[in-house]
Amino acid sequence: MSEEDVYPDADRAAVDDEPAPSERVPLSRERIVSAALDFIDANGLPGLTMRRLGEQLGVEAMSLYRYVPSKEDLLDAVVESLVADVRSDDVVLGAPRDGWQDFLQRLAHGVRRMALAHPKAFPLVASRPAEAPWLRPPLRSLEMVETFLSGLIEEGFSDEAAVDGYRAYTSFLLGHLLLEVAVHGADVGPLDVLDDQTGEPGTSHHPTVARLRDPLSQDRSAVEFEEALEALLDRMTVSRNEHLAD
Amino acid sequence: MSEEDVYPDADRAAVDDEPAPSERVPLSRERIVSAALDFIDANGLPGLTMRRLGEQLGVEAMSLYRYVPSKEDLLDAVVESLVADVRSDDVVLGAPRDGWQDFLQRLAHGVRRMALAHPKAFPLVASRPAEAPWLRPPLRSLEMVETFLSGLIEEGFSDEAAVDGYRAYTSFLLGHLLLEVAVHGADVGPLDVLDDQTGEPGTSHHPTVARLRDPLSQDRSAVEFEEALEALLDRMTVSRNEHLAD
DNA sequence: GGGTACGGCTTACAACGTAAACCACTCACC
DNA sequence: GGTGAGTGGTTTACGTTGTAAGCCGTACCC
Repeated sequence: MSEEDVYPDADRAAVDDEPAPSERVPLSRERIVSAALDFIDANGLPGLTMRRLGEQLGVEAMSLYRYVPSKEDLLDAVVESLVADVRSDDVVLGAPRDGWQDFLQRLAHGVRRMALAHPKAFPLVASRPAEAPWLRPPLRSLEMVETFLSGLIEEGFSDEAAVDGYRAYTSFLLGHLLLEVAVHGADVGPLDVLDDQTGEPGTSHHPTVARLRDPLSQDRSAVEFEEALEALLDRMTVSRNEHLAD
Repeated sequence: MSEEDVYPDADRAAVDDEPAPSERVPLSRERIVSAALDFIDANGLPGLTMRRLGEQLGVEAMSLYRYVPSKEDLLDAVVESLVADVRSDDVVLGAPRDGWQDFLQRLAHGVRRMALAHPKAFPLVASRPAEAPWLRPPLRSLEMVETFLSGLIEEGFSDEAAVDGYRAYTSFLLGHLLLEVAVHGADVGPLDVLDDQTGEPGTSHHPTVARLRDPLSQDRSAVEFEEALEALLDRMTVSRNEHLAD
């Protein structure tokens, strides 16, 4: 009745601490990518190693290479999975488009949610332009940028204004989120450096500087994000209307 | 008359291709840091290796460790030297301060000049918050942030508005420059990937997408930077005045 | 002239990414 | 039921990285 009778290698399995081959979850590209993301979330990007990742999956490092051609490609895949998360976010693309401002606002919020959910992984996204179209002018995977730009042009933007708008929007997201994610993870990460002299984390005697790091700071930065986003969209509206007046 | 007679190890020097020890420029921390920056500018950040850097200096890798405790510290020092460049930029701090907007504008331009002068090294700056106070809320080296914030507060900002302003300014610089630097070096670097399918760099059939990469793009992004900076400062002015009205 | 300090070199090691060869097991097919 | 070819994971090995430890030639002070 015991499982040892069922499987031919029962005698070995009794000694081994590893599960019998038939009952262990088989490896797969998705499982590897998702484990990599988990690992980064937990231990930070520089801690990620093929050997350690294999260990976490109960497998030798080289086994990963049957599903992933290289570590570089694995990281690309991690970024792609984060992008896919945003794309499949109901709040972002679920509702019908109610004008370009609404769309850009929902997209920005979606990306922000993702960034705050994976603060340790987000810098990776930011450093891989090709896989994250809304963060950088991409060399490939252009479809999303095309829809972005076509969308603006359809709604009355000149080509120039659309490109400017894309640039402004993109750099806005990049800057705000990288920064927010940096303060967010500043006290958590085991890899972060502390003050040279005191060894404590950022203890400034300057009262206003301290405010940058206090608990309320998170809400403030959310408000600041909102205001800045609105200001940006307003600015884009103005530049669009200026052109339409000609 | 020949130099071999002057130095005791003349017999060896005649065979060696290396210069006699007395005539070779001695190593120094500054020379190493500056060579590292040159190397990054020329070959990109991932190409930088202690051995290769030593080679470029005509020296073995381990010799560098007499002046630099670790590679990590070396990179910090590179960032610090870039920051120092901005600080000593006449245009940034040379003229007397003519109000906070003037100051922030000059600082932004100084940072931008530096970023465009070292596009391959700038992402390094962006990823090392502690050494670049105007790019991230730092954990240490707080003096610059303190002067920044005190300056705003002296000029009538509330604590909250000053912090918000710092955040907005900081993320503005980070986002715009990271992006600008990314497109700037996109076609130059030997490490950059090209299109998966075609193997050519970013050939979109979409006319507007192409505009993101054409030669005029550089000027456009300059004026976009200018406009966005102005908009940001305007926004800060408004929020300051709103508070003063209370 | 003989310590003593400096400055660079040599050697050595652990950890990394990954190529190549090597099992062990499953399953279609004769 | 034996046998071939996959399939999926392991073992071993290599080159490269950052860096600890120790060695050795030169310069200078007593």
